[in-house]
Amino acid sequence: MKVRTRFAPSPTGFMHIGNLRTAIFEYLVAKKYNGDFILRIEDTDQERKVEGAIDFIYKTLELCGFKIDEGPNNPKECGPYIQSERKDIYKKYAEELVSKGKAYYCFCSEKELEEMREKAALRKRPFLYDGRCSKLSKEKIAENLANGIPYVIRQKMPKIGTTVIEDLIYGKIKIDNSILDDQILIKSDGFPTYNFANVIDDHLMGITHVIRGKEYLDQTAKYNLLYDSFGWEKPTYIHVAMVLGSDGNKLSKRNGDASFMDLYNEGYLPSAIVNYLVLLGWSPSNNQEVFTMEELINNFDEKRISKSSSSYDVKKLNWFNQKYIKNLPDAEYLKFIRPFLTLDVSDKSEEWVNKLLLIYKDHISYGKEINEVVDIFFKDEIHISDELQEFLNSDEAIPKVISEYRHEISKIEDWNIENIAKVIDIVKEKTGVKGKLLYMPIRIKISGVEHGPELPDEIYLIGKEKVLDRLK
RNA sequence: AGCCCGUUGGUGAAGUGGCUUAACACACUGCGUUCUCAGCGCAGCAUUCACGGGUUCGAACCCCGUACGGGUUACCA
Repeated sequence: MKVRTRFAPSPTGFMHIGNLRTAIFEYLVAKKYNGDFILRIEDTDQERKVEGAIDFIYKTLELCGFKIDEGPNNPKECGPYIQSERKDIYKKYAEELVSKGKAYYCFCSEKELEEMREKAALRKRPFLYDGRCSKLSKEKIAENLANGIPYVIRQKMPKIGTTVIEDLIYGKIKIDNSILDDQILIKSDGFPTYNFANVIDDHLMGITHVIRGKEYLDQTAKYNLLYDSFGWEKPTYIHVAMVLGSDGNKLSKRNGDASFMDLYNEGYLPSAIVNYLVLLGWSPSNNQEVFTMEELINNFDEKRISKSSSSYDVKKLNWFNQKYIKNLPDAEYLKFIRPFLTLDVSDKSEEWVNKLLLIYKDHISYGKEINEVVDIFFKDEIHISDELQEFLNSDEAIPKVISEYRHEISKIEDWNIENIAKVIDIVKEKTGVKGKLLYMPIRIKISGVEHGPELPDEIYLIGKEKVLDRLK
């Protein structure tokens, strides 16, 4: 049987990295077995639907390099792939369960439910629907239906016995049937609940491996009962532990840049994000850490997914991202980094800008960092602190170095890095000064700070005129 | 409150009863290289695997209990 996995997000507008990581696992399992990766949109909650969210999902998957074999944009025979367009299908299967005695109509009002809930709270018990509507006579049901009383369809749970969940990661888990709620399958607006639509679609779409967050683990007992009622074969379940924020708490928007798009907009490469995320809750049997997509597909082993949750740590992401940026060919790097440079370069040549960006290629952790690191080239006036001024006065050789250097720089006709680099050697020879005493005074005079890129690069970028002016 | 799952250094983690006086990577610290930063190289960083008990000649690995953390108990997904 062909392996098929699916990514089934709800279009609520925000994909955090936990969701993305699940998608990565789903994609890798599919591709590892030469199977299909399916995109299904779970928009059964009409109220939470966010306009344009689907486009974000597409954009994210595309950027990450995941090819969708079947989905709303490239439907095959299992379509439609948007749940709101499959309303009739769910209804049909729910009715089938009703006729089999595995589900029933429920006409309970919001108010009745509220009372039951209060009672349960009073006894400090979890709320369970008491099943009163399952005892309604055929005539009563027909009458209610005829009168247009709103209804839902509920799944009828066994009251005794246990249901065993089988999960590839967590093994066998026994759940007592007595704690299972007669969950709603079809809501009063005619839409299915998530749990029901999921089971129906996973079966109809031939999904062989259901990979999802661990928060759904308990629900699986209800799923199994549904599969049994229909007489369908169950998929392999792979529940994956959560990704926590760096503080050990649940990921949230307030917690920082936890969404893929945020990271992308900060200047993290999708390939680096994917590489980082795949190692959150999964590890290969060897020590490899940097993977191409192809290597991931070949090396991924779903059995090695971790049981315990892991914390998102931006420092390691930075490390990956720096590595990936470094490995970019120059042309690609420039294409990537250019949009992040928001400082005004209208008076600079393209060649100058490219040189500037290239100097920092090996130094940068994420795109937006370029502005911070490069700003010394955009200051019109430099200010030398008292402390550095003190250093400049600390040795009598320093003024000599500076004036000699200035003199040699002024003689350069062809302003390029090679020629600039020669100057320092000339000065070294002429003055007999070397090392820190030679370089640092020049660096401080021309930039005002002790740190920066290599001196010839820096001088080249600042420009002859300015350099001469600052060395006065 | 019931039920389910988890717990190896600041972080990701390897480890499935003797090879573990716990690998590797990030971070951190120190040293070296360099005019500086970064990089690179080297070294250091858990006497111990939440805690307590048990099984065993032997336990991070098996069993029981406790603590802590998380999830779940919706006409949300």
